[in-house]
Amino acid sequence: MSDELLRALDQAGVRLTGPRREIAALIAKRNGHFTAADLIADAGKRRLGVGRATIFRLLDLLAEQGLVERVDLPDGRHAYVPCEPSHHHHLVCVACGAIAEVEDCGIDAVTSEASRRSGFTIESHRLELFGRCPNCRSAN
Amino acid sequence: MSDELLRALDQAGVRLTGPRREIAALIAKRNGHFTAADLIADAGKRRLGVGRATIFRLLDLLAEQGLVERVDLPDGRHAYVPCEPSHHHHLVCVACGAIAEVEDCGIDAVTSEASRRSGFTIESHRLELFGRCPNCRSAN
DNA sequence: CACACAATGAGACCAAGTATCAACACCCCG
DNA sequence: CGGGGTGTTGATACTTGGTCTCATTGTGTG
Repeated sequence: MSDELLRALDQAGVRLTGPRREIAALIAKRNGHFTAADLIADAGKRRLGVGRATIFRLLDLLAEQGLVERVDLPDGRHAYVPCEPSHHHHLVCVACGAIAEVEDCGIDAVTSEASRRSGFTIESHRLELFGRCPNCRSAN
Repeated sequence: MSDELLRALDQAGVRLTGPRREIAALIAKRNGHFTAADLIADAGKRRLGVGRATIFRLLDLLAEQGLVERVDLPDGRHAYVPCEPSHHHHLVCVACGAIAEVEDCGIDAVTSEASRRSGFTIESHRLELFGRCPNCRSAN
């Protein structure tokens, strides 16, 4: 359901125009991560007349609101994942692309240890975990 | 000194040709991270006749040997950092670009916790820490 | 020395993303 | 209702980071 995305955008004071609704629907229809190219292809397939730029613009908006996040796949490609706006990290299934979110689970200990050893002040971090989701593991 | 890079490449059975030595020297001269564009600009500035392709090829080779690693900066750009071939993570100074390496400091606890909660089997992870190095912090 | 093969540089190409711009939609105000 | 300012849109050009191709140039081995 794209309702959540739309509702969140609405609350952020973003206009809910036709193209935006359509793109939100495309995003909602995918579960797991997707690339910008996926969305562009989807939009093209159904002859929605939405332009590349509009898709990137909506992704930017969503990212600003923390509703979507960019992750870098191990192969270097970029993907976007829809997610909750709170701080968290992503677990990406390398087989099917499913995404799980994990909230902070002890990473602070790691950062403070790293900080102690290096003398750096740590301002932010990025953690991505890659593996196999329960489905893909059993199907294997 | 580019000697270490060259020695490591040599041991990996890679030919040490002229262009490779030159590029290794450029890398060694930078401390901290650099982008491919930096190297290309450096090479151009000194009229070394090395082509873009050769630079990317050497970066690939170095990455294969674990002598260099790609990191994704918070602003989405890619950088390369020279590093030890063992497993570790990078601490990047957002002010000056200095790099520190930290060996595993408790991240396993985080991954196994995440695994327990999500049911995923975790195969690999990527952790990048961004902050300020001691120099930049005091200069601030 | 000759040969096979690896490495090179030039440049075409590609994908992801950004910038520009004219046309258009919407909303508020009168 | 009408008009103007602002925000949004799609087309398209452009930029950046990187790959591919290919003819040419090394280079190590026998």
